[in-house]
Amino acid sequence: MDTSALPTKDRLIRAAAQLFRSRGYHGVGLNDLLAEATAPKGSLYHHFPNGKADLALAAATWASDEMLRVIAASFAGAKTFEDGATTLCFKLAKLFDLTGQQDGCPVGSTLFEGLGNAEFLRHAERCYEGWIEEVQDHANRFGLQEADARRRAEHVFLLIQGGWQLARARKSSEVLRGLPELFAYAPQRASTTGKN
Amino acid sequence: MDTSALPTKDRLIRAAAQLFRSRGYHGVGLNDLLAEATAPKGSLYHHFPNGKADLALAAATWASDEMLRVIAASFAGAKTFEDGATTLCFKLAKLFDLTGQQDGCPVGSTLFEGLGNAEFLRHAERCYEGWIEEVQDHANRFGLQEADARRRAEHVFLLIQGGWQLARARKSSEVLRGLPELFAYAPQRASTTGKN
DNA sequence: CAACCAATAGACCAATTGGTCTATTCCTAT
DNA sequence: ATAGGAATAGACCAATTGGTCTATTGGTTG
Repeated sequence: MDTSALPTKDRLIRAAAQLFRSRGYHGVGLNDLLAEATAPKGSLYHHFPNGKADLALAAATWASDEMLRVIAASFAGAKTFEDGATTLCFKLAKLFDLTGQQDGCPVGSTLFEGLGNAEFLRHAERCYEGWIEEVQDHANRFGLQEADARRRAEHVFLLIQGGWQLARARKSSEVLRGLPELFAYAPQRASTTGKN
Repeated sequence: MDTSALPTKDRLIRAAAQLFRSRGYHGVGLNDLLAEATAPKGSLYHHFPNGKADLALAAATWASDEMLRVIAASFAGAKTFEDGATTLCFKLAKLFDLTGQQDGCPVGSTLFEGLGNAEFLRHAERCYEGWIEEVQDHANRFGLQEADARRRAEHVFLLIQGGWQLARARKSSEVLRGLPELFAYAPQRASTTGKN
């Protein structure tokens, strides 16, 4: 993606999202960051008065919104919930390969290091909750009961998070592509168990 | 855990494991580390000639071995594979609560940041593979077919990794305690699918 | 054109980073 | 007792960290 035409603020956000994802919040210095975004330090502190921390929050938000779009696109043409979830896994596998097979979860890598920064943690939770809800909405759309939709959505989230982590260690997207096998047969259980 | 009686090298390893887990490799300075371990800099470079990187590898190894022990303990008194896996989830939930509900995966937090350091990544994969194999061995012990045991073990690994991440964002071990519901009904599938 | 403010630009700073190096202390084997 | 290496101790270092500050540019209003 060529970002050179974007306004400075967006270049900063994207460079931050990319770098944080691959090296973690503390692993990225402002020098690297500004070089990558081809922006001077003055611009950073103009657009983000609180500096690195503000930028990290913005980067996580942007990356999280991207993820929401990927989820929506995956379920857009789906015939069933499993269908959409499967597409999602494959899309993410492709994304994993395209980004060098080394990056972590954009939200986790960026926000899970600000030791004492409670704001970071709260924001991470919001992002994750947003992803789960997006999946859950599609589950609802396919007729799943409220509670069941929630459970299925969370299940998919957990597998993808875990899968991404293992994929990273293995430098291979294979795990991600194998996820559908794991939730495809998952039970419509608890409240509906009685009927099966 | 009072570590003050341990030899310096072990104090360093444990302090490193603890700090890296909560703040990530780059989030921990040698000053914090040495203060936490109450050791002077000279000792660090005596025991770990390559400094921080060596220490991180040692810390990850130590933490990984601890995890192997937790897995073994969980399956030790188990009647079935699900039984053991369930105990494991609950043990980890308790561990999560005891460690302040904020720490990440000891291996991932420590090793997934050394950008160019291929050694880190390789070591992370070895650790993860070790965990999966340990679970797989118990699955075998309960009579599961080789391929199926492998799949079940990996499934448990993925759920725990994802669950831990979500638990961290939510500052709650609830997710971890709910994991057994998700793999309890998992299919003995693939090679056996034809018969169903 | 002038006034004004958003944005860019980068010099500069104190604090911290990971790491090196020289002393000194401690323990053990002879 | 003493020689010698393991271990401890911390002063010291260059490089980098995140952040501040002043100066300048650019564009949009009046």
